[in-house]
Amino acid sequence: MTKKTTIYDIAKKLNITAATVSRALNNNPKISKSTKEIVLRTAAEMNYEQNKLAQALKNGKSFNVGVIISRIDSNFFASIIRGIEEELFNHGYHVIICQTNNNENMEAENINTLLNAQVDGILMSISNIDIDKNDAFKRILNKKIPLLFFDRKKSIPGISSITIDDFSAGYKATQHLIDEGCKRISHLTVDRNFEIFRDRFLGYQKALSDNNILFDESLVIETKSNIEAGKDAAKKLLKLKNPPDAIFSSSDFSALGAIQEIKAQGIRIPQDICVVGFSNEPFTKFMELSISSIDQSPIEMGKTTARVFIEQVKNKEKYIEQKVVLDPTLIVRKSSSRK
Amino acid sequence: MTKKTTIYDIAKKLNITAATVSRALNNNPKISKSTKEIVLRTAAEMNYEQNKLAQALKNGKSFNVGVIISRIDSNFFASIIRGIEEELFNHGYHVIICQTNNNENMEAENINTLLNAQVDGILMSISNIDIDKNDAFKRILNKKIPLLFFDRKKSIPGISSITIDDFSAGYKATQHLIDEGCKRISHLTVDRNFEIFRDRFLGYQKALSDNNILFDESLVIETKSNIEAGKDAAKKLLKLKNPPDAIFSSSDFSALGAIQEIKAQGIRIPQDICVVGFSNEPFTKFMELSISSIDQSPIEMGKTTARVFIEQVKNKEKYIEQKVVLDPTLIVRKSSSRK
DNA sequence: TTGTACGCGTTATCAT
DNA sequence: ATGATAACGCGTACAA
Repeated sequence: MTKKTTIYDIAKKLNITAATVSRALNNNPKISKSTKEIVLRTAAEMNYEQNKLAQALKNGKSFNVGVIISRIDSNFFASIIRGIEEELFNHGYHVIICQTNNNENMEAENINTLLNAQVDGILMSISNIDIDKNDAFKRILNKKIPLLFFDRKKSIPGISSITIDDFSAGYKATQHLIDEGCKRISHLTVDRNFEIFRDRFLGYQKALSDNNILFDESLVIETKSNIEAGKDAAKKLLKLKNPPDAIFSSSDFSALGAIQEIKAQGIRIPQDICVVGFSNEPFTKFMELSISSIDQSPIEMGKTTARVFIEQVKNKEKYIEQKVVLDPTLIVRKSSSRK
Repeated sequence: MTKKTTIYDIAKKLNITAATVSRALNNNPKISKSTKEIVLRTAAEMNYEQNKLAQALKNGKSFNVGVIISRIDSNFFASIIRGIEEELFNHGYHVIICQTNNNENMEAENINTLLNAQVDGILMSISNIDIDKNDAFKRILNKKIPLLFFDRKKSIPGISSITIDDFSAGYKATQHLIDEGCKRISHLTVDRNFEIFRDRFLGYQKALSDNNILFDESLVIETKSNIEAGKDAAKKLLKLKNPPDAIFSSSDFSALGAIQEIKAQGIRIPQDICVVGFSNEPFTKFMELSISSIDQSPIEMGKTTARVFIEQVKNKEKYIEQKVVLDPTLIVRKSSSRK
C-alpha cells in the first residue's frame, strides 16, 4: 500500500511550506500564478487526495447531513431521500441515513450519534410527538446547526419545516367523495397526535360540515399504516348498522387492505363504496382497480428540504424560520370514479 | 451557544491531564477505578460529547460506510439499504448513500468523494460494466478498504460479492412456465453486459434446452426496466407471426408494461400468455392479477452485505474474498397459474 | 497509575 | 507572495 500523500509531502518535494500548498489547493488569492500551477501539477503527479476529515476538524464543517426517517423501504420516504441526495450532492454534501422504526429511543440515539459525528445539519421526519421535550433534541438546538422537519413535523417556533398542506389534502379528498355522491364517509386515520394526521382529519371534518353532512364519530377509525390494519378497519365498518359509502384513508396501505376486505365481502368499488388513499404509492396506480390517492410530490419535498437547508447554512447569522407548505394533488382513479 | 466541552476542559477542572481523561473515556486499562469514575461523572455533568471527527482523524477510522446504488426509489434497493443500515447501526457505523442514476461518471465521482471523506468501506451495486478499468475504482483497491459488490456485481478476483443465484432464478422461472404448459417463452432482458442479466438469460436458455425447446433469438428482447419499455416489447412480440405464450422478464416494471399491453389487446393472462417478473416489487403482489416474480430477499441481502463488511474490517490482515450467493425464490401468482 | 509530548492533515493568523 | 506556527480534538508511545 502506497502511503497516502499529504500536503506536507508535496511541500517538501517543492521546497516550499505546507501553507503555500494549502493556498494553492484552495483558490486562495494570496499566491502567485506560477507556484500555484506547479503545486497543482505535482499534486496530481503524486496522486494527492484531500482528506476531508482533517478539513472538517479544522473548519468545523463535515459536509455531512443526517436524515432521520422511520423507515426507508416505502416509496414515499425513499423518494424524499432521492430528492435530498440529488440536491445536496450538487453542494458537496453527503447524506447519512438513519431509521427509527417509529421508535422514540432509536430516534434519540440516532440524533446523538449524528451530532457526535459532527453533521452540519439534521433533516428529519419525527417519530416522537414529544420530541421537543427530548434531551437529544435540545442538543441539536444547542449546537446551532440547522434542524429541519419534513412531512411529520411538529410546529415549534424557530424550526423550519417542509410539508404538504395536509388539511387541504384531507379536505380535497373528502370533497371529491362528496362530489361523487357519497354521504356516509368514513375516515381511516393514524395517530392524530401527529400533526399531519390530525390535519388530514380536520380537513375531512371541515369538508363534511361545509357540505352539511353530520360528523359521525363511529366512522372514524384509528389504524396502523398497513394492509392488515386496513382489513380490520373495513371489517368493523361493514358490521355497522349503517355502513359507509366511502372511505378516505390517511394511508395507501390501509386503503388497500380495506379494498381487499370490501371486495372479499362481495361489495362493489366504487359503486357501493368509494375509496381514496394517501401518498400515491406506486401500486395505487398500477392496480386494475386503481386507487385514488393524494400525491405529496416526495421528490420535490426532498429537494425543497435540501434547498432550505442550504439557505440556512449560507445565512447562518440571520437565520429565518421557514414553513414551506407544498400543495397536495388529488389523483382520481377508479376506486372513486363513479362516472 | 455554550462552547463545546473537550477532554481538555474536563481535565482542567479535575486538575489532571487530558490523557487521563481520554483513558477513562476509552476503557483503557491503565487507569485507576476511582479517577475513572470521577472523570466519567464530571464528563456527564459538563455535557461532554465525543467528537467522532477528531477520533476518526487520529485513528484513521471514520465509522462511515458509503453505499452506491443507481437509485434509491425502488423497493428493491431501498430494502437493501434498510438491511444494511439496520445491521451496521449495531456496530456503530453510519451509512452514506450515493445515487448514480446508472451514470458511470456519477459512479466514479461518488467513489472519489467517498474516499476523500475517508469512509471505512464501500458497498456498491455497479453502474459501469468496465468498473475495473476505472481510476476511481483503483483508488479503492489502493486504499485497502473493504469493497463489496451486491446485486450488480462484477466477478473480480479478491473482491467479495453478495448476490442471488441469477442463473438459478432464470432457470426456475423458465421451468415453471414450461410446467404450466408454455412452449414459446419470450425473455425480456436488460443489458446483458451486466452479469446478473446475462446469468438470468443463461438460466432461461438452459431450462429451454433441458426441456428440448428450441431457443429462438427473436423471442429475446432487450429492454429498459420500466413500464413503457415493457409495453413496447410486448407490441413487438405480439406482432410476430408466431407470438409467444409466455414471457419471463428480468424486471417487474417491464413485466407490468407487457401485461398492460397484452390486456389492452384483448389477450388473456394467464390463459393465452403467462408472465413472470423479477424482484418481487410490492405491486406485483397487490394487483388483482397478481404477478409471479422472483424474490431476491433484499433486506437479507443488505444484512448479509453488512455482515461480510464487518467480518472484513475485523480481519484486516487475513482478508478472504467471499462470494455469497443467496437463494432466489420463485413466487407463483395469478399471472402464470393456469390450474 | 499518571503526565509529557507528539502526531493525525489541514487551515488561519501572524510575520517576513 | 511566502514562511513559521498554532490550533482543531483526540489518542498513545514513552517516560516518570
